[in-house]
Amino acid sequence: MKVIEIENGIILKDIKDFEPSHIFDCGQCFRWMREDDGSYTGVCFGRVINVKKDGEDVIIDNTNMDDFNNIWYEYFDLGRDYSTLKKELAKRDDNLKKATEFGEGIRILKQDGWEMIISFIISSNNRIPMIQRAINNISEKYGKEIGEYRGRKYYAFPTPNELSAASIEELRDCKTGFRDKYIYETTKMIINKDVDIDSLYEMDSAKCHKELMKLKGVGAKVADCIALFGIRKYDSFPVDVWVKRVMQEFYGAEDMSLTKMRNYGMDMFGEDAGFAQQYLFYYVREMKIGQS
DNA sequence: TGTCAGGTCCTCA
DNA sequence: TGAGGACCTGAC
Repeated sequence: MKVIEIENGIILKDIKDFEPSHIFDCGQCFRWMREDDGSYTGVCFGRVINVKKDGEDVIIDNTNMDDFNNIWYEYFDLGRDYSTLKKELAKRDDNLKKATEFGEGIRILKQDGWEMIISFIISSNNRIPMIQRAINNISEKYGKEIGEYRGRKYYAFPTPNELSAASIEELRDCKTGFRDKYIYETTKMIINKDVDIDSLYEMDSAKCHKELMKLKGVGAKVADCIALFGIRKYDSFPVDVWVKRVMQEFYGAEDMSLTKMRNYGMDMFGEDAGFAQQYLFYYVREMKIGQS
């Protein structure tokens, strides 16, 4: 891969294993929107960028080489060899072979831990468009204005301090529903360092999971999503209804509790459980496999 | 009108 | 420990 700086952007030449629609629609992020031209515009780390696939290249617009080196290289996990990873997963069984072929351009983004905590609390018993709307509302109301891009204003996700200005009622007004009090309590807990986000990165996955579950509105599944997408715990195996369907449909897992299903998945896929989960999740959800 | 969605919390055995 | 019900919201 070669990186070339252009006016207000960069080009990643001949990049492998990078497909915007796979990356942004595989359920790991909520602030990337598809544009009419097929590109995606997203907000992260206080910046707005636009990502577009152009043949074998990827164009990142509204950025520069400094930000690429300091932010986007890590964010898009460009240091990881996904080809080898997929090959290894495909060897395991036929389902993973199909799933890795289907979602061949998936990458697990290295997102902000705090933002993931609030985002996935909102995700519980919710639908993706509603989750996106609630997060946008919160950002618009409590986050800093970043600026305009293609005629639209964008706002950064608020810091814990910024979000702590919101009352439970105001959070409800952002269409967070019954999760309003969870967000309120969790924000307080983070500010008080009842759970210290920075230290989560140093913990092993089991400890990290346990710490995250201390937060209000964070159960086993949400903790796994935060750990996988925000804290780089790649052996996490989030079990939601879709994954449960996969495990039953593909692996003959009987109808077991989510806790058992989680252990089952972690035992089966080990340190790559998080990647296996993403490929399988994207595959079954797009194909609507196991949906009655 | 009722059901349901990328779960969690609370209560009760 | 684990099962069962309630829960914002809005789309079908």
